[in-house]
Amino acid sequence: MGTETGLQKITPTALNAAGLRVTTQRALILEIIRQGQGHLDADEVYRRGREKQTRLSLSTVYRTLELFKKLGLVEELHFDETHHHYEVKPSAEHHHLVCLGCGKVIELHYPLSRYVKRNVPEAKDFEIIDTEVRMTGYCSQCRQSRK
Amino acid sequence: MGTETGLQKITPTALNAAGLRVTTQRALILEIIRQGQGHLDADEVYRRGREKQTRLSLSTVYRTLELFKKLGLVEELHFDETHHHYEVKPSAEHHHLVCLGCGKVIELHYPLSRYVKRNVPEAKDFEIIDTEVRMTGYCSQCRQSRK
DNA sequence: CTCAGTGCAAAAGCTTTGCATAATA
DNA sequence: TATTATGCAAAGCTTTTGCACTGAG
Repeated sequence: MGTETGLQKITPTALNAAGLRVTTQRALILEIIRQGQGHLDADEVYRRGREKQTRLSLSTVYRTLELFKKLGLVEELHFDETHHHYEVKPSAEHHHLVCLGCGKVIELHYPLSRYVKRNVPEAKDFEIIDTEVRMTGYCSQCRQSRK
Repeated sequence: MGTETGLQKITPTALNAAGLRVTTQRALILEIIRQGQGHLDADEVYRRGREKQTRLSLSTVYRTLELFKKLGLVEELHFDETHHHYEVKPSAEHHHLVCLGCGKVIELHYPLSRYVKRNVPEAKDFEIIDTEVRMTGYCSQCRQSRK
């Protein structure tokens, strides 16, 4: 139908390139995430999808998000999650480097929030209570064994 | 008993100060988190607790972690969580300021990983793949209404 | 002795999976 | 037409809650 022409436009060529099928649901989900400004969880994507004309199930939302993640089309953010890890509260601000190779966690002792507050314009009039930085990558050992 | 004397030692005065009861379970859980180097989830705390001589249930672990969080004794970390939020993958590195007052999320466009790599000794020989910074606090509007 | 804290079991999320059906290429 | 993708329903995990009992103060 004429009202549907927008869908093809937002269809990711990434899907075609990967030999995957471009379905109405996938196009819809990607569009919703784009419009969502980065702050939608799976259920919210599902609910917004249901408001459109399209047939959609929650499992498709989960499967599609998983797919998009693998394709590098979307990114996961961690805000107020359940399923946490805990540590005794440190006196000084510190952060973590997580090695994707061996799982090792390296602690950084560095007052990043102060630096951000000084240098990032958007943070200037924000009263920072807590800062959490998590960087993933490969430690020196794993970099070598990856050649 | 003589073998238990360690427990009182690690008992938080914060509990007494807050008028809360110091139980064997609370002391045990705090000790486990201390020894856990910050990378235990609730179930792991529970399993390690069960290995000791103490009576302990999973619900007590959850309730105690919640309590310790409120008291500021422990901190939650977010590593590989389920229950995510999603956004279309941004081309440039950016991060988030989350307002505790109104929930507003402010995006920061700033190449923090480069700065960290240059300035933080522990990060020097780490190959950083991804950086995620999340700062919580109060935006200028909410700061005012909090007086 | 009192009432906060606990254990147990059941309930309540959120996410994943199996299988038959529908739709893409 | 040959598979891939979907919907539905059921299962799996993690976390929360109700209630009677236990134990700290």
